[in-house]
Amino acid sequence: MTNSDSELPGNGTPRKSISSRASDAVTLEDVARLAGVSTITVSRAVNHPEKVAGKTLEKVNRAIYQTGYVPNLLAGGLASKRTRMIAAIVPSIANLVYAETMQYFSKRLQEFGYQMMLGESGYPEKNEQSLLSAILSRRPDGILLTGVNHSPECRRLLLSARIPVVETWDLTPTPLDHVVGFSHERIGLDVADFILRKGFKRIGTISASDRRAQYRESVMIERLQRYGVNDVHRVHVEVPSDLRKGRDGLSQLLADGFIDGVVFCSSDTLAQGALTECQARGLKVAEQIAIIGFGDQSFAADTYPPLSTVRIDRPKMGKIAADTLLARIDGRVLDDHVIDVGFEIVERGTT
Amino acid sequence: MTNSDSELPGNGTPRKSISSRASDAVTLEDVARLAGVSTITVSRAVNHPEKVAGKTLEKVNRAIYQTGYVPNLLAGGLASKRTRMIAAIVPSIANLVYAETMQYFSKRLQEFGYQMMLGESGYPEKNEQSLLSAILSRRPDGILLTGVNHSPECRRLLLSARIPVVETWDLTPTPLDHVVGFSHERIGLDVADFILRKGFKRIGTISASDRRAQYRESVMIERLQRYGVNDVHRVHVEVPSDLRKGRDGLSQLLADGFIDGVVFCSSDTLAQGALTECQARGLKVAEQIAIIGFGDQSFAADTYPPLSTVRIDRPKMGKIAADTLLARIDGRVLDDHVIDVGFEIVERGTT
DNA sequence: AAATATGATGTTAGCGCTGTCATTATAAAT
DNA sequence: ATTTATAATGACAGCGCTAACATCATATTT
Repeated sequence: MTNSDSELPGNGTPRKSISSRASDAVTLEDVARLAGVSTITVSRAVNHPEKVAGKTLEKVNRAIYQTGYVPNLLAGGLASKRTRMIAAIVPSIANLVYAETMQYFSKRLQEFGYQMMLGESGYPEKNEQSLLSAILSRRPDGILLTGVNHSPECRRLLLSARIPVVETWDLTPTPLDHVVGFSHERIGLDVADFILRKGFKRIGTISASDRRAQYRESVMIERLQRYGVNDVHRVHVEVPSDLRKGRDGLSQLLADGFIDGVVFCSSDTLAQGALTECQARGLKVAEQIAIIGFGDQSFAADTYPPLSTVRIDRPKMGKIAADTLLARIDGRVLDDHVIDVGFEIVERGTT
Repeated sequence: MTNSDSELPGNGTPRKSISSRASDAVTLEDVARLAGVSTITVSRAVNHPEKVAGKTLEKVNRAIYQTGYVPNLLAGGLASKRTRMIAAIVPSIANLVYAETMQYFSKRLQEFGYQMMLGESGYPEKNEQSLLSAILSRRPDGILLTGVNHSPECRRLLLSARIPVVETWDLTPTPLDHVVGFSHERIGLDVADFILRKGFKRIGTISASDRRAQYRESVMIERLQRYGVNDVHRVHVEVPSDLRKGRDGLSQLLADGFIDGVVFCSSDTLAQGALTECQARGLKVAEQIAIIGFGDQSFAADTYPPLSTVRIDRPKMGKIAADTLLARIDGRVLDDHVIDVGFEIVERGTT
């Protein structure tokens, strides 16, 4: 379709072949020889510079610079049993709510010299086990999981890996190790109360086929019914959620005779879709169709009208998850194995 | 805010301490002893099962299962100089266009037994070098980069790592090794032509402070001016882009006296924001304000009205990038170092 | 049956680093 | 000046695995 002769300047020079595949890579020994010290001194200069005399450090650093030495953390990790790597498994890396959490998680880890290794389990956690064992073979110093439900095989793997584990995006009194999340049950309850308080008599839901989403939905509906609200219309859509599914979801609700009520969507994306469908049909949002999302993603405050939703503090969750893992790796014992980051119902223009 | 006594059931049992940190981990030797074979036979059974006799394989697999053996790829990688890990660096993991590309990239890698290690460079590639050296310390078998502009230090690091490199999201006649992307210049040109063809006389832009976005914008404007279209209003916003910035961008354009023209946004997200602002102000999209986005993200076809945009085939880019790397690792020589995945202007309802 | 090819398994060395303990240089205390 | 404490450096073994080559068992050929 295009040619590339007049592009932004690339700055490489074409290369022939990858010949000797790192076999001639610079090692600690090369640096040591050049600096006139032993290998262990170079190792210290790199990892514990405070244990090396100023002048020596300088010599070593000069040698490192001259040789272009890049440490081999495979060897280091093998010898020290610490890889400075932490793994994370999320259902989908192309889902912003997880990606954002990971961004904060990873940022925090990097501050402490750790690298994140990210894996994607897929939604019904299809191959969580094989992914997990691929990851554990790399000997991460800790691991973050999404959700609290894991197959027996996964639990066995995790336990015998003997590394700190943090489960997220959920809460349980019996975490594998630590859990940093929030209560989906509480959200279902609180959203129901919110709806009751606002006086809605007719309820719709658009929920993705995600275990936690369905749990929030069913808790909410149960409570609503306990208070006599029985006019409930439910629509389920497949993950991954997108605008289209939100629009179609609302269309289905409408086709089902739903109107003059509130729709609780399992994500802000679905909610935005529902909102879009209302616009396309000229329905009056809030008056004829009220909408509640979930997540409080960055766009939620800026839709037209702005979206009422359930705020989850993703930066906080990511940061605490990282800190928990880091603390455990450090050998610190945390008395609290269950950390609830809470949530908040944010009422804006769509209700 | 909540308590957690009646949550979804977690399925772990509380654990005390991580005592012996993997020092008692099962090794090849344990498995070998139990199976009554040598360690190398176990190694083969795991990595090249076709080289082991059926009965032996069975014995070994039983021993692996009984011991719960999880290979140590640090040791394996150190010995074999192949880590079966490929690194990728993107500007932002919380930007869907990159996240999606990575999803396809990673999926493809996993099919071949490779794991992806993801790093985030930030937008002005702040710490690309330190990130890069942290990554290279882990000895990935290959690496994917976003963009074709790298500091001299980064180039040096990359070159001396002697691993296959794929640059993406851009094109250059002189890649470091391989480049799989598309031409931002061509896009600027084609969008300009599209605008000319549609007969717009007044042009607005909302562009993020991203090198490639700005390049597309300036190429487009230059061409437009060459054809006598000089009524150009430009708005720049900071990354990361979001709905708000798109809305504010359009507001600024309007305050600048812009109306009855077309706005080229550097991402679909900004475009969606501009669209939202039009709705909020009751402006007629396409008639009073036409909008063109960039990326053709999943929501673009489903906004109201659906968004005209520039489609980038992210799945294709991710997959080809993975295949290129895999081929190079395999020692295959690819004659084409520059792969253009092209783009397509998709006209929908906003123009 | 002897010679040869092929398949299956084993032995050895070493990948590049760090933990541990030993040694030496330097400072502080007597 | 001698002892004692402390800081700086080094020697060596070994982390868990695989490449390379060697050996042994079985199948195939003549």
